[in-house]
Amino acid sequence: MKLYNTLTRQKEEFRPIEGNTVKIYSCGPTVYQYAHIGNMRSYIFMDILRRVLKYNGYQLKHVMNITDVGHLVSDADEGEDKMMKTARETRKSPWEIAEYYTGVFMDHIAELNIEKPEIIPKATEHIDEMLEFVEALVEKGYGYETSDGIYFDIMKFEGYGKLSGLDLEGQKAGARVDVNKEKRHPADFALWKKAPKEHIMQWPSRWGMGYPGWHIECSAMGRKYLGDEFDIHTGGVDHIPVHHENEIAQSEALLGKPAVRWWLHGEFLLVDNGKMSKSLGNTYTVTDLREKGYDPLAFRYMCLNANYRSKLNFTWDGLKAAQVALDRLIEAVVAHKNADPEVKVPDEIVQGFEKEFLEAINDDLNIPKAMAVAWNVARYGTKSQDLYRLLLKMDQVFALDFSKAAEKIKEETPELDPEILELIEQRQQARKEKNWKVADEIRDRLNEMGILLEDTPQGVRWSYKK
RNA sequence: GGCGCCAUAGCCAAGUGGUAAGGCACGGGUCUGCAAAACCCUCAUUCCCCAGUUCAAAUCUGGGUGGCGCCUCCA
Repeated sequence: MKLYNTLTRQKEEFRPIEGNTVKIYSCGPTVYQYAHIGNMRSYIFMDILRRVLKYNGYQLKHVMNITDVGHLVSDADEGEDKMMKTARETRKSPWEIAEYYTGVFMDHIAELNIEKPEIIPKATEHIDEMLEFVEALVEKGYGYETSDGIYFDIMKFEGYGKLSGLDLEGQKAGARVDVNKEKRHPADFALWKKAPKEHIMQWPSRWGMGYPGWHIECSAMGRKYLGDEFDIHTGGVDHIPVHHENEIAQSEALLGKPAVRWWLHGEFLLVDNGKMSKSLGNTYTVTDLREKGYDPLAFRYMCLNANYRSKLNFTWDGLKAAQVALDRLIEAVVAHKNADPEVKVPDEIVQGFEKEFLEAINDDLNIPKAMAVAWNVARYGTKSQDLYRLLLKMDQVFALDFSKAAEKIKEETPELDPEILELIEQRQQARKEKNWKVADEIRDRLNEMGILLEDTPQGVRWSYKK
């Protein structure tokens, strides 16, 4: 299979470094607020990567960190700690906050059918590893101490900027103001920060009480669980210039060789063609989707319909279209599921579809193309359980609950309150008497109440309007 | 100012040298008392503009135009 490596800016044939196991590190959530659907898109991308690798027969050893130690509000390592800010505002301890938001995050990724990575370490439980990492860097001459912390000296590291194509001179000449005069280069970054007394989260170190810089956790935990060299590192495109550049600098400076083979980055989700931001009030969460009547999997479907390396524009209309499409796809899957077991589809047809599907997912996770194949299977003229099995196989990658949803449709006889049941009964009576006027009036009335009626050959079916 | 991405039907979106996937919406049809839902059919001679390379370009090259992201915490 081929994957696009940000480091080389091209698709490369993927082979694990060692045997059949793929070692992956994914930048995980900072748990001091709700993760929004933009964050979720990244984890859906991470999940698709996992599933495609597994489909290809690989074993996974996958680490995703939980950042439960506060990063700072601004760069240049200044300003208030984010975790502290939330703590102050909610009068809770950082630990309580982290636990709460971690729980919500786990619920949300579960609703999106995002598989949990095998190893999910918390930053606060790996302070020792981070300190060891920092100490080793200082001993090697890559770190230096200032009055407020230990910084990484990027000029000592030759490859700095290779991931993002950063022009350090250009950066220097830019509008950016260097607020920290003790730093040797404006882009030098903190490995360890000395903590002021009021800082809630702090740990002892050889430089006194302090807390880790915001890049070190990924390097330290990745190394602990995956070793000095691992296959894939994922994250959002926003991490390319600073976070991942710094990770590369730290790890490579320490090891004397690259720690990561493939850098994979997921593009942003835009909302109404612009950036998501709290000030615009468009940082929707999975909870928001559900409250508006959408299946979180409709959002997953929406994400699957676009390449992970392209920006995707989120709109409510777009989500609605995705929900309709997903519902119909499931209906089509059910038609195959209920097909006569005697009906066969020629092997070469089934295998042809399967091959097309595999080629798509193995071409840098071309899921939109794979979905097109699934649609062609779903709408194939002959309904057959051969194709149902194929669709279930494809769903190992899509994870759109083909099988579960098919069950659900079968058993759909929800509860209704008696008043509405009575109205439906009255309408049935009117229909029997061919009193269409009354029947239609009742249907309209129910419609206004948000109940949709459908007369099917099997009887009346109702549902809540979306 | 620096770095990077993108531009394909009303909308979302594949395709990166060989003659335009898929989905949503629209229109037509089947079904229905009428609807709804579902299903079937239809829907880009053309890929932002201009020039070039080529037997052949949406795909490559050069130049425009437009949009977006990052450079400040961000997925």
